[in-house]
Amino acid sequence: MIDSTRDFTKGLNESQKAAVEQTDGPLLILAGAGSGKTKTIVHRIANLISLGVPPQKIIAVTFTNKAAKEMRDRTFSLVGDPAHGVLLRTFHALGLYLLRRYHKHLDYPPEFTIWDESDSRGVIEKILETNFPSINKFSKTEIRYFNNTIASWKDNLIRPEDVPDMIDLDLLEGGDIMVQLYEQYEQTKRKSIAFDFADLLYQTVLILERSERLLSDLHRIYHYFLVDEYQDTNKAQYTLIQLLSKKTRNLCVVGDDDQAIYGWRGADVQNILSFKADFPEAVIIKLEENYRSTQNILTLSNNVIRNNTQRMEKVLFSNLGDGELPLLRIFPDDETEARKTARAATALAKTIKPSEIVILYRTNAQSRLFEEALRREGQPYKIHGSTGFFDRREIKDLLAYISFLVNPYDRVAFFRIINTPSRGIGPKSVENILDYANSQNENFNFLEFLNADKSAAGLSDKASASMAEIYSWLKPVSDKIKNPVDMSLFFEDLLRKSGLKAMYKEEDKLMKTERIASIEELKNSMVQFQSDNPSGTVADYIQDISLFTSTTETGDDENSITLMTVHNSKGLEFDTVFLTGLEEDNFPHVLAKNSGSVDEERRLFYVAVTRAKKRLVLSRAERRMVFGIYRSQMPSRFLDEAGEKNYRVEGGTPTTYLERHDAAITESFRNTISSKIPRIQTDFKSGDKVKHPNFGTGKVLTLEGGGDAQKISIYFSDGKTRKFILRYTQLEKL
DNA sequence: TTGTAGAATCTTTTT
DNA sequence: GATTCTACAA
Repeated sequence: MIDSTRDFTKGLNESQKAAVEQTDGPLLILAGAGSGKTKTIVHRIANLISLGVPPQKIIAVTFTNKAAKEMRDRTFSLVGDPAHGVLLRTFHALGLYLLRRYHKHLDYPPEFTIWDESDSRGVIEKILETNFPSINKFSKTEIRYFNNTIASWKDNLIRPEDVPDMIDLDLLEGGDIMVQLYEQYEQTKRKSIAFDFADLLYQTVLILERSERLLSDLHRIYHYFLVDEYQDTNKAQYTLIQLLSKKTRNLCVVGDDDQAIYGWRGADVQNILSFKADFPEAVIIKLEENYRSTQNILTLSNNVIRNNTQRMEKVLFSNLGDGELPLLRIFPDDETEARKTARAATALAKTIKPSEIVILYRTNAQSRLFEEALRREGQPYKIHGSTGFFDRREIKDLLAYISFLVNPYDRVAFFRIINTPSRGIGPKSVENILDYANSQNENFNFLEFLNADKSAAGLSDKASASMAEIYSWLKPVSDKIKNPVDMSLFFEDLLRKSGLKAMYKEEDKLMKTERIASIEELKNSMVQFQSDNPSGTVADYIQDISLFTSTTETGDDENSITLMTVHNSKGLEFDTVFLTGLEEDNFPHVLAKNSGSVDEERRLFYVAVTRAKKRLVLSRAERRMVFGIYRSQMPSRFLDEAGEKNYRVEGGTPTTYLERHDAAITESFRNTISSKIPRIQTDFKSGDKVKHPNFGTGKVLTLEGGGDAQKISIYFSDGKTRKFILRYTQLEKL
């Protein structure tokens, strides 16, 4: 029980205090960056509990795991144990929680599987292959597009039967097959007793809309609702929270339209803008004073964000003084950027708390160079959601085995494991099994099929025998995990019997991969899960991890600096922020530019710089490796918008955006001309000595490919090997 | 059906 | 540069 006489409004300003004290009814908090938003939410939860609201009656939602953890930690440090009673989750985790608890409303058993994006894509590819064979093979990009379209329909709560009414299919690429694809995909998923990510919101809303009874049960259980980053809610999230809160109307939402960065996932800023219309009795409180950053940092961020036209006009102000002027460091290439940034961060980590330092980047791919550089410096670091641990082949294989044991209807898992390691069940057999499974109307239990009479499926004797063999060891394991088991023993047993251990040991030896090592990591995570949840089953584990991207850590929390994408940094703050890769096409990203969402990129930049309390170090590289070849990079337009007076420049030659624009046009003109002039020298061969205008002399190592795309690898006198597209490279034979 | 070498393709952001 | 796909030998 927490001290009910304690005043949780102490240390808050007037607006924050008002927000905390406004306990009942709808409340909209418009909170600028750094205005103490999280602090206000956390104090509000504490205040509710101290007024006698049971924590179990409170639901609080965030967007990312990182933000949820931050809020959980801070609530705990304020009120202690009662904090654990609050249902504090990400939106998806809340959906999963409800689906797990009310799975009967979908006729699903509790052991359903959750497919990640690559699982979904695989299923879509398969459906396209079998149902639309006349059309030539779909590319990866097309399959991703189909998957995204389906996901975004679900985010907008558009069911397959709604599509013809709500979507103009004539205008939609692939519109002629989309409806059928969507239906089939949903059917396959249901047969597999699986959900995809979008389902965690979509299906939850569907069961709540379908069952009055369920909804009123939930209304009895939950009375208070808080939503962080409300500007980033999509239709499904919005509806979910409306449904849950409509009885008590005790809904508090917090947000900032300038920090809307999930438009690409269906988020609709309109949700926050129309809160007053949804709840006419709503109280609105604005938090405008920034307690985080110095004035110099705010000036820079205000300068950039005001270039967006569609926004509620506001200017943040600070009382923390001017502080240091932000710094822009210009490096010759991405590798140098990583090396020098790592060095600076390491030096700084000796004078301030390492946990107060963050290196931010636009894309996950950029993390690799920083990781390598920090390792060389011996500086411990933490990465959130880097290029996925859970995407590695060995991890996916093992998790597929576990998923299949938990849910023998999961065809994605089944087809992944059936011939891994090789067991003589090739593509032909797989095709036959799939056809046979599809010909059965019932949900098809693949585990039992392994042992069944397979004569009707037209399989070879060899394949049949192989499948029976799998059954003989897999079935006992599957029976065992119905009850709680020792995770470590279970894991080792599975690893050995499946043959994965032998297979990966061999591969590690031959290609010096480290698959066994990462498998070891997975085992650790299972053991950790068991010690955190002593009554947890294998099924619980597999559902739980499906929502988490991995965190890599090379030291303890205290001594590690942090690396993450700008998206992940929202809601957090750091003493020093290194914001890297500020180049056109990287930030703003080229694909965002193409789809006309530069405004969202600008908000993203705004989010990034407003994470900084005292020190902001911007950087860009003049050259960056893209697709294996160097590309010269133009400075980000955001650097111009920030105003040259507002930061110091180190290295490189600063020019204005217009000058660079002209230069770029001249250059592209020159390229056009030069590509029309037949090249005199294209006949390089391995061993030739050559001269490159930027890198000096070198020796040709290899040539690969042919025609216009022919690439050339050259070993230069500085000891580095570089690869170029021959056609675009000014090489002189010596 | 398996293994592999060379070619083609690929990357935005999160759950 | 890294991963995935394709063609072909065994």
